[in-house]
Amino acid sequence: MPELPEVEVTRQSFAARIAGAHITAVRLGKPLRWPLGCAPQALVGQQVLAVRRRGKYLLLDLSAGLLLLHLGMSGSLRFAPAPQLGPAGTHDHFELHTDRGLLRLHDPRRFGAAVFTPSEQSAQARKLLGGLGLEPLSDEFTAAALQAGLARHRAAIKQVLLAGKVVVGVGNIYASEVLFLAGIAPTAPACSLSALRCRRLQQAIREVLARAVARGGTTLRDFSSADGSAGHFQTETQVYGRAGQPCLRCGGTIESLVQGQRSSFYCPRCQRP
DNA sequence: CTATGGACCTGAATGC
DNA sequence: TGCATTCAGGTCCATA
Repeated sequence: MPELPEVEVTRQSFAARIAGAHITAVRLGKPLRWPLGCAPQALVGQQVLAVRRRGKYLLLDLSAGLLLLHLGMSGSLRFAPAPQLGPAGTHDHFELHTDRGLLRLHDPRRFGAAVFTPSEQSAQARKLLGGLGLEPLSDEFTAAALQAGLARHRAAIKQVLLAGKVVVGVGNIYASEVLFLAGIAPTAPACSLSALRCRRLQQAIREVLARAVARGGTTLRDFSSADGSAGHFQTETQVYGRAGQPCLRCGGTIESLVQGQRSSFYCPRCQRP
């Protein structure tokens, strides 16, 4: 579900409201991807100082460490006064009760995670965050930096984008969208892209992700931000999920293929290998 | 080092 | 109606 825009929209929807809150209780449901890494009780009494984002991870700075949250494929967060959210449901697997409200992770498939680590420099934090690529909305994400990163990879550009080692946050929906906008076929070897095409791709990534954030993310099934509102970018997707339908640019037919067991959507006429 | 396929898990949609 | 199969927004891990 959540790619960078959805995670960022989620972050923005509760960061200011939870900042300064004191943790009063922690409730765990069924196991998530990794164990919490500490006794739930160890979080009680700590203060939530800030909420940051790195790639698709949310980083909650606590007074005595860092709480990493990941939404996996099907996760979403809510933050509201506990009475407003009601009792925990079958798929609510992590709850952070605070004196400002309840932060609840809803994740049916349980590919998500909530992991506490004493610091960002811990072995675990570095294992999860250390290999991540550039932040696409940061100043460091330039065409030259993208080109340098892509030069190391002979695999298809779509799969290199998804891997997140060069640039983070581009998931399966936005990868197809971004490549369409840049006019690049998903199968093109990453290292084969010219400087000009890298520039177009860098701009496309920036534009699409920023626009998706501004639209509140993409809600295909059930994504909503921490205040419960859905996204609207799905009305602006050009190729994702549109196999067999006409290309909105040239009128040709959108096609799909499978790369690394993920579906890619593209226009063969508008996108060149 | 990079590239690839499998693994994790549940629910909805599709097919016979 | 019932049951099996396929697919879904992520990414770590073992293996080549």
